[in-house]
Amino acid sequence: MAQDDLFRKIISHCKEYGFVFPSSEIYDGLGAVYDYGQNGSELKNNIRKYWWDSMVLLHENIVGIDSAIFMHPTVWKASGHEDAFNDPLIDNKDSKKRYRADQLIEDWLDKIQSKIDKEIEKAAIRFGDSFDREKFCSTNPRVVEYSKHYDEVHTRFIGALEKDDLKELKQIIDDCEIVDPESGTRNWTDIRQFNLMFETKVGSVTDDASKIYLRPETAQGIFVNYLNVQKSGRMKIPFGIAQVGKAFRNEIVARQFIMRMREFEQMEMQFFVKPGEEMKWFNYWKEERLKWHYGFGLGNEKYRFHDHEKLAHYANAATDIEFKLPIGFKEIEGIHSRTDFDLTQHQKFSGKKIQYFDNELNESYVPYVIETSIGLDRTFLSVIAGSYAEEKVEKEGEELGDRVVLRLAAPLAPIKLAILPLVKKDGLPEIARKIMDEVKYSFNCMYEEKDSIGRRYRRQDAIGTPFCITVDHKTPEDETVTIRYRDSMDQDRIPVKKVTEIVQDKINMRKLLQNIK
RNA sequence: GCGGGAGUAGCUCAGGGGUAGAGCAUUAGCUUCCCAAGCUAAGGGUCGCGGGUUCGAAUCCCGUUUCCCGCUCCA
Repeated sequence: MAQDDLFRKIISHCKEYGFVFPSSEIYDGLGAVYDYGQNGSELKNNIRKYWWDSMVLLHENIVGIDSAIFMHPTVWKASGHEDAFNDPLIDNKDSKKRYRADQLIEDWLDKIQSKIDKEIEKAAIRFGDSFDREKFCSTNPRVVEYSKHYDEVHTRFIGALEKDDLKELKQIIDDCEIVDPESGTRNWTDIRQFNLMFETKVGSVTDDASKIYLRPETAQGIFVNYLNVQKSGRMKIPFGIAQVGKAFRNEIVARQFIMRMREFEQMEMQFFVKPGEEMKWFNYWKEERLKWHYGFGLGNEKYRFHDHEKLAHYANAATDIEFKLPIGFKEIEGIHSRTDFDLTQHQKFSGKKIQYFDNELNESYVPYVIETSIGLDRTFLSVIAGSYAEEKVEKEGEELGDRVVLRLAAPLAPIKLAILPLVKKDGLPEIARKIMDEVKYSFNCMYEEKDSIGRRYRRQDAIGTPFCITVDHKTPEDETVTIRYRDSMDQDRIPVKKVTEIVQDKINMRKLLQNIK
């Protein structure tokens, strides 16, 4: 089967079995926004818990917080998002390529500058020791012309950027006759401003001062609470702060199902370390996080690191953990060494001293930060895609048909146990109901009596239910039921009294957490 | 945002100017079977949305929206 088809099938499966629906679907949907259904929200909760427990439960020096989506506007000035997330973009109609308008102009300016440099270089060689650079620049007609042109454009460019004057930027591109390096044409669209942060207003009387953003990442909620947590929790470096929450980005192109959504959930942990020790911890968390992913049991060969060559303005090392989806390897998690960039910035913009007094060194410093930042929705997709299997059902060498099964780790399954009377008579439903009423206090169960037993098993396979118990004619005699395992389709006979205990043991999150170590 | 393709029942799709279709799924009943596809019946769609052409539009035209592919973007 073509891999694209497989991906499509997985998306259909998500909708058909109540995992993921397009947002506001009855109104034709809303681009790049999705809702989690009855099974999807359970699975998502379980993945979230696996992450949270692996961080907060298993590490004495990591604590969790839950910061607000709204933050003081200055946070985004300090973090650099207001600048970095605000790009003037322009398209070339012939090459269909998109560029940042400011970069096109900068490139053009660089080109002029290098022409000037070349003239100077040539003259320097020609005149040797007697070369008077200043005099040459002010008299050579070619250099004078270039310089004048450069200064003119540069001044206009700076002015346009300051005033966010998109029309002037476009005019500069026209005036300088800047061409697309790809197509070589000047067939440009107008410049449009893309702000990747969503804006809204606070308060009933709105003016410019009340404009705030929906956070584009959860990390800043941790940084601005660094002092609060460190002091109130008496945290000693190295220590971490974990958080799970929604973040929002007004993506220009949002595609590939829940891989890139405009509203998404991040699970982030910022780990504060002594300056100079960041690479040690960077490598530690790289390995630690990979092991966490392995814990899903989807196949270790489906994961790989992708080290960043081009680093962000704040980072001195960065890698992604990628997962092999049917559409190729895709980034699920980023591990970044963020240096002291964020805390230093907040120190500067807030005027508050954000430092740690180290008793061993007897001095204070701004801690360095290792960030592990994972997309919950992407992880969800990796789990669904990695668990999805279409297979032939055989019994004693005889082919009985096909089934679709989600091979989810038992602790993650939306429904842990299905309780099925073999037939709808002879008092079997009543017994099954009684078991249901007892077991439902311990974990998610589902009772079903409609259709043949085989068909009910298949329905449970499709949503990843790891266990089914069937009440049959032997049950009234000896208080036993059969338990049927999703993956092997094998069955055992167990006492009704032991159902809770047996299932409880297998669905404990501990089963996953212990895999990490 | 650009280019290409697509949108008909919960799912997969047929129908290309003249009464809205199939298979599977769903619901109810029968059957009582330990691995889907036995029987009977029922429900469900103003054919993505809006406008136009036409006596008549799911079908032709225009716009729009959503999804898919490619480009682009992704600190």
